[in-house]
Amino acid sequence: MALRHAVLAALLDGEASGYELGKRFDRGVGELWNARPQQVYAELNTLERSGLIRGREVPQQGRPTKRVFVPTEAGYAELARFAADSARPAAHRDDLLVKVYAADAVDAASLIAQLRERAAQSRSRAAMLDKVLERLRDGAEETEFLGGSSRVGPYLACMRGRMFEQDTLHWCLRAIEVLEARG
Amino acid sequence: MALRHAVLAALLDGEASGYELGKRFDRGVGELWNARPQQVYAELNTLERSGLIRGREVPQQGRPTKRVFVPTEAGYAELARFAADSARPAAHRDDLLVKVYAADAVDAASLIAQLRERAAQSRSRAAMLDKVLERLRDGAEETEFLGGSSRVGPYLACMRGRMFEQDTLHWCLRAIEVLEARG
DNA sequence: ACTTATTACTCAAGAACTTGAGTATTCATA
DNA sequence: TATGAATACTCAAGTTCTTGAGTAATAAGT
Repeated sequence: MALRHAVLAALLDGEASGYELGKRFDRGVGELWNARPQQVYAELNTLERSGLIRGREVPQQGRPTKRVFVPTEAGYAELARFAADSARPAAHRDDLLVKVYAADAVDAASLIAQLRERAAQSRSRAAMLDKVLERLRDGAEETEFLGGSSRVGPYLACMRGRMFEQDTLHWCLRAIEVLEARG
Repeated sequence: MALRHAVLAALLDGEASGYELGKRFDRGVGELWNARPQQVYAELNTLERSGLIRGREVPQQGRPTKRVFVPTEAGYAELARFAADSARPAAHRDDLLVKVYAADAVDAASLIAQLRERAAQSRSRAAMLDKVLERLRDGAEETEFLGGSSRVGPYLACMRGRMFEQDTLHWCLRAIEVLEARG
């Protein structure tokens, strides 16, 4: 009960291959649940064997054949069941935060460099998520879109990701400022 | 390389027993890295066997004897090494976010109930972190404290946690609003 | 013709984490 | 004086995730 449901939820947006999902889980939907491609492929196979998704081969022009998947009825039912029972608490796991916690006992220069790198990542992820949100809104105003659309789930989830990246950016900048002021 | 360094970093604040860390990792420092008590105990034993921390028994009045740990020189060195090499990307893993992503395909009432619960949790965690921050500042102004103190690491890390909880709260309230407006 | 990059996916070993059950001590409360 | 709650910790089994090394097909540059 883990990546499994994230994959199932991602497939609500339409059929996708392991490769496509692998990229999404490293990027856009990485806000949702991050995973290595290998694990995504493994989960797809497990889900298919359990009858929760169904795959079909799609030959492509100029590329290897891929296998794309859609949830089955059982898959939708499983997702509904999952959504209804109690959620595990969110997992916060970030090496950088641990390093900052130990800031007073470790090399500041390297820490600052890593905070700068993270700040840059957060800035670009925030920008990417802005584009994703814009594409989802498809011209409409946010309030209007959220009132009327039938696909608010991905929008709300991306909003959360966007907020998170914005926050991370602010925090990194503040931490850099503090650490630099100490010499 | 995981909970290991979070435990090591947590021990910078002074000696602690597995039980004490277990509580911290479920609550205050849970922002830093969450873990079950069993895993914390296991890590403490591994760290001790590796010579990165040293434990001693502390008999207590009216309670079972506990074992408290402090980092050794090797432990400090390991933490420095860890802080210097490249961080893994942060892990985002939250069942509730997956459920919201699937909002359009699952029962809204249960989702709203779970969002309310999470909102309440975030509100109380934010309040708790405010107290922790206040205690760390110990009367000083934030700017003053961050400029002068020798223990900014935990402060910066708790700040991040505080921001995260605040954000989570806002997001939950917004998501509830949107989902309720759809009936 | 050769290398490199991208797409597309698999296998296997091991590390990290969760779950569930259990031990033992002391204090409070009924 | 039994019962429950909190402290303090262990063991074992299982799941989940990471790491590293592959295979194979096509395209694009050198």
